[in-house]
Amino acid sequence: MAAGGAAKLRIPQPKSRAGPVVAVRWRMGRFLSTFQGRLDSKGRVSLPAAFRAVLEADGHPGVFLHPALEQPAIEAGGNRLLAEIDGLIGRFPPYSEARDLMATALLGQAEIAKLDPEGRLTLPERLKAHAGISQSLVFVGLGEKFRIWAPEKFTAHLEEATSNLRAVRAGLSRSG
Amino acid sequence: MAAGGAAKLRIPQPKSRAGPVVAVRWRMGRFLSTFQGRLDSKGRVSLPAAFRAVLEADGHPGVFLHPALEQPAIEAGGNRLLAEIDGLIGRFPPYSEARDLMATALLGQAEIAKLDPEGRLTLPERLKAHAGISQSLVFVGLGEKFRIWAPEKFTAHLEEATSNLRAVRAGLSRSG
DNA sequence: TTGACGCCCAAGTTTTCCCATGTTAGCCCA
DNA sequence: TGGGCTAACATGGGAAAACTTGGGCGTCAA
Repeated sequence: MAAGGAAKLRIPQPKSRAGPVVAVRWRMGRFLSTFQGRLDSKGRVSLPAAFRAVLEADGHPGVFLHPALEQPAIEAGGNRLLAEIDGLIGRFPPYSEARDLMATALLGQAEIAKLDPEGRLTLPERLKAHAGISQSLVFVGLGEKFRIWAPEKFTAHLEEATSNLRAVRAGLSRSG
Repeated sequence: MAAGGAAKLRIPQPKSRAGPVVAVRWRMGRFLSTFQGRLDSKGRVSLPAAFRAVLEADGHPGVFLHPALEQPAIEAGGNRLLAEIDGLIGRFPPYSEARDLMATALLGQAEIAKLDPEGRLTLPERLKAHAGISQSLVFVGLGEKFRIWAPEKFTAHLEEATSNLRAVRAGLSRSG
């Protein structure tokens, strides 16, 4: 369900930096776990309280949303996600076509959804269409960001993710 | 039954003032031994005091939980377990598909259970289902983390593990 | 005028907190 | 060394707080 047939951009890898940064990150709130939600008659969904708390700590007004690059899902987050996107785009040479493509895909298609006083948000039609969401949906925490899926699509994706994890684990135990 | 309500598989806990001594000798607290527990009418279980102490030393607010990959059990722990998972995800570059898959499988399936003032926690339905837990359960220490099992499943698993271990040792004595 | 949007209110539930009580293990002392 | 005595634990419920949800209104703009 992931990499469609479309040609994939080769993403420049960041300089190796693993340890310390990671340790710091764990101190911050992360999006994790999955929650189900439903659009009400006005098209609103309440963002799970746990996610709301992470966003508030992050200090971003509203929720930053953009279509996931390779999945029929919406990616969402706050300042941390934005920073990561900036970093990703910044790794491509200025004025390169690849950079334009990335920026167009990630920023050009983005939206910012406001939360109402009860913590609900309304998903833009375009993004709902991209994710194939009609009434029910699931919020899936991925650490610095989260995704919004149509339940059926997520089920399939989760299977892929799980078998991928099994493969990685197997690889790890062989190599130590 | 009360304090000892968790009884059959019970193993003596550290004698009262032995706490600090234990910590010193083992350097870091580890989840050890097996305890039995029961969900009360509200679905709560009290985390064995010994495990609670390890979590507190670890400084994690609440208990990090996720389904065990290869077994019908719940894996649980604190910051140390989180760091391990973070390391696994951190091997992949941000915004790579591999990383998203890992995060989906590891973080998307995880939960954080808060402890109430009495040291009890409530297991999410999803995880109870994965482990086949209905009323009673066992906590099994594994050092840096612990597992939560349905008693019958654990018994079966233990038997299998034991015979596998015998096989391994037999192999060792033949070859070395 | 109609529709989209944001804010306010009013429930219905679920979670968390607080307190009381029954046990158990370790300690102190005759 | 046998009994209390006390500090910890484990539990059971009830009460309070936090979340979700479903609508009602007023405002702004096409």
